[in-house]
Amino acid sequence: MQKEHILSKNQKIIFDLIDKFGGPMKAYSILFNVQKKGIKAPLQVYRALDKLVEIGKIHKIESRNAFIACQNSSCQVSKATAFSICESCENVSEISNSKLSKYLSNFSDNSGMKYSKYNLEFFGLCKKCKSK
Amino acid sequence: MQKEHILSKNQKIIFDLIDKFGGPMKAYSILFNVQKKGIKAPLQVYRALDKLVEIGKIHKIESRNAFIACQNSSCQVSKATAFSICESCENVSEISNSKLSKYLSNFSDNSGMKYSKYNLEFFGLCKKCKSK
DNA sequence: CTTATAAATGTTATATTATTACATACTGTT
DNA sequence: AACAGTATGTAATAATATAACATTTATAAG
Repeated sequence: MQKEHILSKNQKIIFDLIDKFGGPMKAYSILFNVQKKGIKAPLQVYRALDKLVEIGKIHKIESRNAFIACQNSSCQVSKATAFSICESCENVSEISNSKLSKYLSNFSDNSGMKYSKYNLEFFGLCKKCKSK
Repeated sequence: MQKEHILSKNQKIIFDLIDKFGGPMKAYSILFNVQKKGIKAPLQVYRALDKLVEIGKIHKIESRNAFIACQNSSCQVSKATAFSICESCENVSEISNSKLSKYLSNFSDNSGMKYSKYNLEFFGLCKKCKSK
């Protein structure tokens, strides 16, 4: 059972754009694309992005400074994320692998750290780029 | 057996600083700290950082835009990295766990991607911050 | 319904992080 | 000595992100 977050005006505009685009988008590219909808300033974009990340509707691809819509409908909070990134075509997709997420969510070591969140990025070549 | 990389002048100045500091350092903080040694421009810092990352002497903490000296002497290339990050005190340390690294290095799924590299960041509270 | 509070918005300016472009110098071969 | 590869120096600028402040809208409590 997942809590429905009602998005505000700006949040909805920005989420819809990212979701429709389907891949990772950069903040200023988002800004450019929503200027016709009245969102004029970077901060308006970043505020919406922050909120959308917080509620798990999008994720930040840290190594690319880009944002992608969550591809995993059950993911209400961004506390366990894994992505595969093609270093040739920059295609990104979210990995939904229950064994992997279980393994990482349960990971602990003798450092005394209490882990509550992780983000994993795999890099390589996608199917298409491999065969070129 | 690990290949010895002979560092150039700027690379050595910057590596020594990061290594001595012991924690993650940001590029412009590095710049500030090496200006007395004659390194005046951001690009000089970024070039050295790029090279040091490439040869595995330092790693980039993507979620923090910061650089930390490799704490794992056997790590000549940054192709399999894992870090624990305290969200309260921002302490970062490199995780050296052979089961974890084996698990992730061997990870594959049915996406057709050939993975050659990964970076994992765990977030939570360190021992000290937990008990506050 | 009205008061209080939290969340979201709008706007300007600015801080922080990173790269482009071009010229020069050093290092190790053949 | 000539060449190739790597590193350096310098100036300008691009790209990413936040601070500060004023205002408005939504939500909940009395």
